[in-house]
Amino acid sequence: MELPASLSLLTELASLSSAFIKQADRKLSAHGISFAEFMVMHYLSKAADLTMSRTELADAVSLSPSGITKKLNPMQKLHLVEKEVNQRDARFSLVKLTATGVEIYNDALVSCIHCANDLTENVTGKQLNTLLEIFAKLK
Amino acid sequence: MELPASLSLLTELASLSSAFIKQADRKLSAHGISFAEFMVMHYLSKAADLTMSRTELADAVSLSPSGITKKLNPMQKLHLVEKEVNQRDARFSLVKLTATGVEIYNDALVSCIHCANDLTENVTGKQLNTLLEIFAKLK
DNA sequence: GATAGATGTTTTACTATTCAAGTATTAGGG
DNA sequence: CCCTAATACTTGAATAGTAAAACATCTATC
Repeated sequence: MELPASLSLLTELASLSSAFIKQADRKLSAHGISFAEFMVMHYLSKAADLTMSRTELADAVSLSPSGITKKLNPMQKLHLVEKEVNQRDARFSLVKLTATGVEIYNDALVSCIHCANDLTENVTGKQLNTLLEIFAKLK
Repeated sequence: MELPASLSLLTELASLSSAFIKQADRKLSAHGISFAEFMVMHYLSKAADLTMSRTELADAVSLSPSGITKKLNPMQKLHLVEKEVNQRDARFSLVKLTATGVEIYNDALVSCIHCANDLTENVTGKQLNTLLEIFAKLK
C-alpha cells in the first residue's frame, strides 16, 4: 500500500527536527543554554528594542502561556532577560533581552551557525533556499 | 546582519515541526492516541511480521532507551503492542503490533493522512517530492 | 566453568511542558 | 461608580521525556 507524500512529509519532518534539535542542544550546552532558550533569545534579538510581549514570544517559540512563564523564570534569574510591565495596562508584560543576554546570545549564535552548517553540509545553498521557500508556504 | 540559510532552516524546521505535530495530536486524540504513539504503530506496521526490536524502534521514533520503555508500557496495557522475548538472547526483546493495534492504526492512519493533506494544501505534489528528496540528504 | 566486562532494558530522579484552576487587572453596561 | 465579563499571566497537578544508576543476561578469557 502506497502512502501519500504528505504523510511522509509529516513523519520525516518530525524525525528530522527531533534529530536537529538534539544536535543543537548538545552544541549549545557548552554555553549553558538549551536550544529552546537560544530560540527565545534569537527572537528577542531580532525584535525592536530587543523587546517583545510575552504572548508574541510564546507564539514565536511555540509555547503555551504557562510554558513561556516557566521558561523565562530561570532566564530572568540569570539576568538573560528582564520583565517590564506595560504602564497602560498592567496585565500585559514585556520581555527584553539584557546586555548580558545579548552577549551570551552572540556567543551561542556562532556555535549554532556552525552546528546548522554541519547539519546541512550535504545539501547545496540552492537546495536550502528551495526548502525555505516551500517552508514559507507551509506555515 | 545577515544570518545564514542553514540557521534559518534549523529554526524554521523546529517551528514548523512543532506546529504540525500539535495539529496531528489534536486530530489523533479522537482515536485516543498521541502522534508519538501513532509513530510507534506506523513503524511497526511497516516492519516484517509487524515486529521490531526495541532499539530499532527507539531509533526510529527518536526516543532514548528509557523513553521507549515508558512509551510502550501503557500501549501494552491497552493491548496495542505486545512484548516478545528473544529465545536466543533474553536481553533483547521484540515489540509486535497486535491485531487490535493494527485496527486502531488503520483508523488513525486515515485521520492522519487527512491531517497531513490539510497541512500541505498550499504546496504542490512536485514540491512535496522535492522536500522529501532534500530531507533524505539531511539525514 | 567462574568471573569480568559488554550489552539491552528498566528504574529513579530530575527537567520540561501542558491543561485547568486561580490571580490580577482592565473594560463596559447598569 | 460598581459589578460582570474579558484578558494576561501564574500556579499546581499531571504527563512525557532524559541521563545515570541499577538490573539482567550473555560473551569471552583465564
